[in-house]
Amino acid sequence: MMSPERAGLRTGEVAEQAGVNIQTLRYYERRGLLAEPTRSNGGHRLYPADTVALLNVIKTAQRLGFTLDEVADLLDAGRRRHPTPDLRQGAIDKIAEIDAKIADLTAIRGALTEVVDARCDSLTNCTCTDCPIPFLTIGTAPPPDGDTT
Amino acid sequence: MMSPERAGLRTGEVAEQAGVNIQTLRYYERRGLLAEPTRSNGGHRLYPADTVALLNVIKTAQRLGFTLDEVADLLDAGRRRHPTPDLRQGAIDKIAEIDAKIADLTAIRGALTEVVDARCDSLTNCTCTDCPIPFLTIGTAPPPDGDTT
DNA sequence: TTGCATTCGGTACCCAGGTACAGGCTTACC
DNA sequence: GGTAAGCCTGTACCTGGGTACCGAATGCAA
Repeated sequence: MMSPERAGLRTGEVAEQAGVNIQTLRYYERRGLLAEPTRSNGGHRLYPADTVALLNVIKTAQRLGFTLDEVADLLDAGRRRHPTPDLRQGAIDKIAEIDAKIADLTAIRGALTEVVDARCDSLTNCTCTDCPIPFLTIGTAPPPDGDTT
Repeated sequence: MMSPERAGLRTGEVAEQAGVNIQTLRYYERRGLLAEPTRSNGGHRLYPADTVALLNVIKTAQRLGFTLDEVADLLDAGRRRHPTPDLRQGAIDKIAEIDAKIADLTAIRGALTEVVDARCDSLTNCTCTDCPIPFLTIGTAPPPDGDTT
């Protein structure tokens, strides 16, 4: 179906393997998330093989609530051999942010577990004596973009 | 500032305390995330005091990558005293989803830690022998809405 | 009871993240 | 060389999640 020595994957191949729309590849290229790939003589894009993995990273980070700009930052941070102080600080900030997300997810998870076990009257108005009412305690850390404009 | 015996909080009070726009409250009401509050004789909304906490829950869940529809589901699940089998299964599914998110966040966190420690050459193309290259392993679980249309 | 701040409903608009379509060129295979 | 499938650029459109603005009505304090 395809000769393995070809210079790269075609748009359609990458899109199918990564489960994204072809248009999305071009969109990510415009947004700077994907580097401009090489081209065939006729102008068709030829992607390196690891593009599919990269797309999975992007999609996963998105599902976790990072914006495309943030994903670009994450990837950028990851691409330097020895991060500049700026990038280093950025990474440290991201770690704190991620820790907060994990804590909140854990709280929600606990609440749902209570639901499954049917131990709570209600997640939002619980009368159990031993219930931490986790839903009401999550999000106590201010959001990273904590503006009140 | 306000008499404590009043029947509820006004739109502006809730919005300010929760750090959201007034329009957002009405939007959430339309979306079914907030129940229709009682009204004053003149038709102004009067919210119960726990609305602010509920809004914090909603905002937090959103930051974690849940859509408003999903948040509505989560809240719905949490409001039943004894969940129906359907809701129960929904909660179980959500828990699995949350576990996947936590795993992915943990992987990203590990990658960022490597960056901060400057132990890796690159997150996406690392030559360290002991590097798990976490960025390339996240997202291995299919997304919850795993469609390929 | 006057008057300013708030809220009302309704509609229009905004941004992020995609997705679709048109019309023309490339690729690949017979 | 013909031809179908695939890809090109460009532009227009869509969905989710809000925001802004309008003129009218309400709340509330002096």
